[in-house]
Amino acid sequence: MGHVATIKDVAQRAGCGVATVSRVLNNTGPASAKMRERVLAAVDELDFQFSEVGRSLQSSTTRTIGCVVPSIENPVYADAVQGAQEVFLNAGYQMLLVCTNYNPEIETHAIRTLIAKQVDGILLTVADAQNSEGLDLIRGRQLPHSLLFNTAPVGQVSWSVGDHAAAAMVADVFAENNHNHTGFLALNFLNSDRARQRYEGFVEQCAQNKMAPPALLEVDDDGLDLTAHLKCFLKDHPSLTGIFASNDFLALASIRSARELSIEVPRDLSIVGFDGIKVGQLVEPSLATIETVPRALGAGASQTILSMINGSAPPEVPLEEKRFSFRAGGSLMPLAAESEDDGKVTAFPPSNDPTHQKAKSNRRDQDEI
Amino acid sequence: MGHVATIKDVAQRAGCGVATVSRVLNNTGPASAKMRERVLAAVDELDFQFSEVGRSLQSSTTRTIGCVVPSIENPVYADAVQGAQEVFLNAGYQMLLVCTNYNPEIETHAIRTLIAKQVDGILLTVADAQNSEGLDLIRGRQLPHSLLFNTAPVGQVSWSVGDHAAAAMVADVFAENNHNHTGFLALNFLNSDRARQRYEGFVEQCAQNKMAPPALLEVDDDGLDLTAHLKCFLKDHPSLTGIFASNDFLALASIRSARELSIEVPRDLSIVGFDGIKVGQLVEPSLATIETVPRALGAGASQTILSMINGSAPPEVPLEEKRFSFRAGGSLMPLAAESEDDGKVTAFPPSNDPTHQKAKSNRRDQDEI
DNA sequence: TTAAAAAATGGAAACGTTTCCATTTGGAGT
DNA sequence: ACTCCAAATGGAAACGTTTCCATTTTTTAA
Repeated sequence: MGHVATIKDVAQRAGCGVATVSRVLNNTGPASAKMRERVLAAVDELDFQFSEVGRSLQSSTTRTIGCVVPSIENPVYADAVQGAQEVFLNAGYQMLLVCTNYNPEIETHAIRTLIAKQVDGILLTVADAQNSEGLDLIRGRQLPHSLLFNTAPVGQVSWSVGDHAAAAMVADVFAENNHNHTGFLALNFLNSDRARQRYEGFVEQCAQNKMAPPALLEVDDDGLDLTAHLKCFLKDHPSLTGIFASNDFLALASIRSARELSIEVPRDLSIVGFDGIKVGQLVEPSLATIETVPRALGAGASQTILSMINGSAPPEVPLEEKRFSFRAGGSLMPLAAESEDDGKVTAFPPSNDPTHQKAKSNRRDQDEI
Repeated sequence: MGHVATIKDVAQRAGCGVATVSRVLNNTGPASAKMRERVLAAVDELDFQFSEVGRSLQSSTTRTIGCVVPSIENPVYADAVQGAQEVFLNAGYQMLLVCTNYNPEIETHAIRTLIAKQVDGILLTVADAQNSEGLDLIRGRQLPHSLLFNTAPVGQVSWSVGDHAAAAMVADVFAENNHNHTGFLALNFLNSDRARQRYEGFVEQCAQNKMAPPALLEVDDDGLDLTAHLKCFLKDHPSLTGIFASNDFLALASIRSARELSIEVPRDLSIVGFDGIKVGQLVEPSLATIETVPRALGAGASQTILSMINGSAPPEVPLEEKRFSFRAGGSLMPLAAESEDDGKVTAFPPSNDPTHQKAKSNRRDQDEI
């Protein structure tokens, strides 16, 4: 643990003042050729490297950005974080990452610490953007920051998916496929303003489309009891033919639970997810879902922060149609029209399995299984 | 952007010296009740918070740990990073994250920067632990660190899966299920010592079990041309009945490609993955795979680093049998024994689909599809 | 009341940089 | 050889902490 060399050691070894060393190494200010050489030699011999701590103290900049997200086990956040990290690294910034596990206390504490660490900016997804202690602290310090995924308060920008409109699009898709009795499957409803936005958007557009108000099934954790929940849910709502799951994992888990209950997707029940994770396209049936671009959002939000730091023009948040789109998949099939059939079909199973074209089965008779 | 308060401002406002403020706020050393009150009031009025930069300079400790991994788009790394982050946060440390994208130059540069930032320790997964410039730098500075996922050089500890032994276990599983002609599907072979270890372990154990030497299929990126690759591969190796994919995504993609080629998994081809990602259990057929515990490895490696920092006893890397296990799944089925049938079956499809029990099909006749 | 001991407090140095400014050095022009 | 100017260089302050140590204040005991 031999003492690491400081600029003083270099100066001493090179036989000059610290100012000269600083000038040579930073290429700021003049220096003679011999001096330059001696300094460089000393640096080499001592294996010297500047201490960023000393630098930060003097320059009051840390070239570090804080990043606060709920979790990176969710690939949506993981992708966004990675996109952000890349942008920051290219700009010469490093990233302090904190995962809050959707816990507001951890969130607040983390933000406090990041501020104390004098990060140059903060990229964050908070539990509730309307009411976030940490966010208030950041605003109080006028620290460059950008929200990510949150639905922004009025007058604030956020690189969000556009959950409300995306969920409305799901309602439209269901309508176009003649599903009038739908359900909304939610996770973490309380801790996430995203889930609430999705629910609201879905409910409103269902009403707009004169569909039945969607039934709400809220599950606490992604545990194994989804099958039991689903069974009760379907029994309570026998006319239900489509489920909008608030994320893709939940959608995949629902398909699995349906399988366990001998309910065939999409023949007996159509399912639409949200996020557009990659595996959704690998499985059978493939997942109909809202495809999003988390990586691009993360990168964009990062650029917003960088532009705030160096005073350049911030990038615009893209239009909603660039931020999400509906991805058709085998988990959704049109329902035979009861009253009218306008032939408008936007989703269809990509697989050529003939069973997909079968009429609605007698799932209701199998409820007791 | 009004000037943020420093300890001097607090001292001035409270009408005392900075030393007193420091003592009061850190609860180190004595202070009278009135003084304490005045300081606290000043802190409140000025919204004062210590600057960690100043502190770090004085204490030569940053309470920050560097974390270098290839990518967090891969849930294995994401889980490990999150496990690490949690441990660090609980210990009062924050985590600087860098994703290298399997690029050794980024890796080296990142480590250099982390050292300059005076992190108190580094948790890292390098491309090649036998030959890593960054790792050498860390060792040179005797910085507390721990390897994660890497196969460690002799005398070094690493919180790794045990790729060699795990791959050997896959060979055993294939043997027990009468698959004697197998293939190994690799991704990123060049940039990852993990993939190489898995290949070696698999090849060696195949030989041990008197199986045919596995055929190697190396794909460059996780692109869409896997189907074409797989088709050629199976044509070149017509006797092949089982494929070991070097990670679960590759395995899932293979199942999908097989489906496109009208090859039914597991009836016509058994597939075993590696990692044990969650979705593997949601899909049909469920994925037979090596289940690993990335979160625990990340947490353990973090604790190793913390113990190096505070001089306490480091945790032991768990035995291999705690670090991985074989998870049975529907993507693997036993092959009807040709010569001997010892009835030793470790893997079986969890689904009750009767087709799973069918004999080997005539896939070879369909090669031209 | 006074002396001594204990408690409280503040000044200043140190941590590793950058940068301002004053000083020294080196050359060119006379 | 001398002056002058530019180039090169080093000293010192500043950034925000903590901590040592000396000084001042308060308390206790005689």
